[in-house]
Amino acid sequence: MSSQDISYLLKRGVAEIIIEEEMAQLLRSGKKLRLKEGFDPSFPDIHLGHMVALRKLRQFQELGHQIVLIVADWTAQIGDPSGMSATRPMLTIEQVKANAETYMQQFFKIVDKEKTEIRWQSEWFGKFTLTEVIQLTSKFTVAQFLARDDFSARYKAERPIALTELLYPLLQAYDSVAIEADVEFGGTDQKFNFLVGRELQSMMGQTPQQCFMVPMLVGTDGSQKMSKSLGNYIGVTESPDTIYGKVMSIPDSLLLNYLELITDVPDDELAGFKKGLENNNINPMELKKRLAREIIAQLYDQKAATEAEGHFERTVQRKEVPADISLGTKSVGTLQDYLVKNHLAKSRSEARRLIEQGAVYLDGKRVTDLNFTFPKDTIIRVGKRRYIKST
RNA sequence: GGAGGGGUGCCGGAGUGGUUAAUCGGAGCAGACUGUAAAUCUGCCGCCUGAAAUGGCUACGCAGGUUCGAAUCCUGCCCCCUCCA
Repeated sequence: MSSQDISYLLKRGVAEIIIEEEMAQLLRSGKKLRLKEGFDPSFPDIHLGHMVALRKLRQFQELGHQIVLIVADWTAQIGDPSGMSATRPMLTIEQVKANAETYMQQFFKIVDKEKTEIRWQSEWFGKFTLTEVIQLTSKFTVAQFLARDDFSARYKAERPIALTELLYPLLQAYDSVAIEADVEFGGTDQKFNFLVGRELQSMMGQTPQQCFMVPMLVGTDGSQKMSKSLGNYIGVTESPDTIYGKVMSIPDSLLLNYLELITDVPDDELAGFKKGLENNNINPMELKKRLAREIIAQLYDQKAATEAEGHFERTVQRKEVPADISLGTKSVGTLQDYLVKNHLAKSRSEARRLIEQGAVYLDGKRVTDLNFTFPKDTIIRVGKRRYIKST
């Protein structure tokens, strides 16, 4: 492949590659590479943050390389140290299988299933003996593991580090040995685990894998990394309308970053956008719409993207009443009670608040009377976009 | 084994006898504004009652107790964490 293609593959949307020069050589060599990607079945939901690495995998796949997807059913029981949560509940085999199923459905929205090899950790760890576990652990020292920034930070802060957490990188590293990985893919938060993989491989007589790390995508809140537990994520299986809306709600400052990491908009075009935004020649809203379309087109298709855009323009921008309003109960009782009964408010207090704050419209007219009564076929709007029709 | 720290509302985190439904930040919701469900500003943000001032109930790990009155003091219990060994 051309050096230009290699450069794109190794630069666009990439945080760090260890070792970049070797990686480039491997690509030039024409060898079919084994690309490792692991996933923890405790969290089977894929969001745009995961998409960054998955899109890279896809690009490699299109060049003929072999993806090996590892279902980390053993490490799932340990809990990845990268997060705030320490221990996770053990999953039953059924749960793991169900989660793996859900995960793969999403995974193969981006990656080609036909060209993917799926392996379960239990294939190798299932027959591990204590002796082997001890042999594995004996290859590393506590100091080595304490070097990991997450561990050292917690250690310094006198926060707990579960013993099993130290095992996590080890098991993940052994996966690389088991499948003889040439490259491992993931976010920068995986760096330590990847490096342990390299070390272990070389100790066991294999060529150390290359570590391919993509940046962490910032979540819709604009500050923290996208994660399900923080609630700032956009899931790949969410409806086009929802994805569109959520994309439109990201801060403008994230625009270019998203375009770079999860779309194929060419680099030179991105440079143009950057300039345009700086000197106000580009309306961020328009660009964000483009971003939303690009994302939906990847996850669904062009048509879905256009439709979602139409939906957004009608309901949000022009505040039109949607065509398919769900029907509420009969128009009996006061407005306050009606909102509660139809789940537009969680409690009477909340219903009162909404009405008093002017969030409730009947047939387009704001109503602030709690005890207002109204006939059937009245369209009730609460907040910006929740509608119901009385019967 | 020893010493110490801690369990507060969705989350983080104040508060050590009343004026505390509980400072503050985040999240969430609403309003205004807007070129967007961006940003910004404002308000709300346990539940019930009332048009409203108000009133009532529930709440600060669990169970009791002291007190006119406790998230705050005492007793017991449960759970978590750190350090030393």
